[in-house]
Amino acid sequence: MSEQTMTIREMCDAFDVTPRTLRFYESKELLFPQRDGQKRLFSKRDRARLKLILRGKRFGFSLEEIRQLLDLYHVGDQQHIQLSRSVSVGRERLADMERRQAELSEAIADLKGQLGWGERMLKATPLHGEAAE
Amino acid sequence: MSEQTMTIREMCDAFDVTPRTLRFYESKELLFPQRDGQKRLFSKRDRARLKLILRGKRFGFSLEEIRQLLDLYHVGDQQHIQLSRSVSVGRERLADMERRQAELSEAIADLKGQLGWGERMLKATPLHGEAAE
DNA sequence: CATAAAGTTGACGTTTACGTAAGCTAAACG
DNA sequence: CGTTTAGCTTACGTAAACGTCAACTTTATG
Repeated sequence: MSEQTMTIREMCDAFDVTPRTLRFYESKELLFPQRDGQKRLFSKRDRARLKLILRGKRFGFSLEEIRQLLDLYHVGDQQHIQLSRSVSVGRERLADMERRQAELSEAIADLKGQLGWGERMLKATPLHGEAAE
Repeated sequence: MSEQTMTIREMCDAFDVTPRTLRFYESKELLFPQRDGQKRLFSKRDRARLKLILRGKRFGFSLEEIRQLLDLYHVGDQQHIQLSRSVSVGRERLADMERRQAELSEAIADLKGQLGWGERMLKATPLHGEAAE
């Protein structure tokens, strides 16, 4: 029944990370690959976790923040997790993300405005790329 | 006519950063405070830039990425900036941010789902905080 | 069986974004 | 005029997140 487990290299290719990264995440208790002798075997669960880790990273969360969130997504992976704590951590992250979303919309609007200005300047000046007054 | 310039401490209080941070940003050419003898004086423009810097940081952009974007917002601050380059850098950042926005919406939806599940589990179990099967 | 391929464990190196401490200067105050 | 107070420069220290390298083991292969 050993199914759907992947070697470290397959993981690296699938997620575009290095072996070092995967071992580092394991050392930080973000992933828990099983062992076949020496070698690591990554399960479907590990892949789900890695996907969340990489997503969290793109949002600028630290690995430690991500680790706490993973406890919410995978309650029971470790025995001693307090669900209520995971939920409250999750609520804080959600609030974070919603704030970010609002700020991001504002920033996007700003940037669009600036770009519009820049593009109009480019069209208006005969010498593309030169500084404008 | 020297108006609206702020000392380093006023800046720190206004933006909740340390003097070290402002000097560091200057050393990286993100800010260009004038000098009154030794002392730095931060203009309205510096404050606008700092605001953008801090915003960019919250989105996880590196200071170098932010510096390039600032060139778009303040074309002409330096003499040698290519507007067309600034615009194209800006377009890339905008694309980044829009991708982030989409992914963020997805992540928020996911997290809400997980939170809903967690909260239902909490209500259903008599012993709050215990792990559920 | 020799060796190449894939994986493993240390352990030290690197970059980013500042923190922190030492020692100097200049204005302001009693 | 001595001394806080605010600011300055220079320089070393630090945490996070890996990169890189050395040395070893295990598995596959001609």
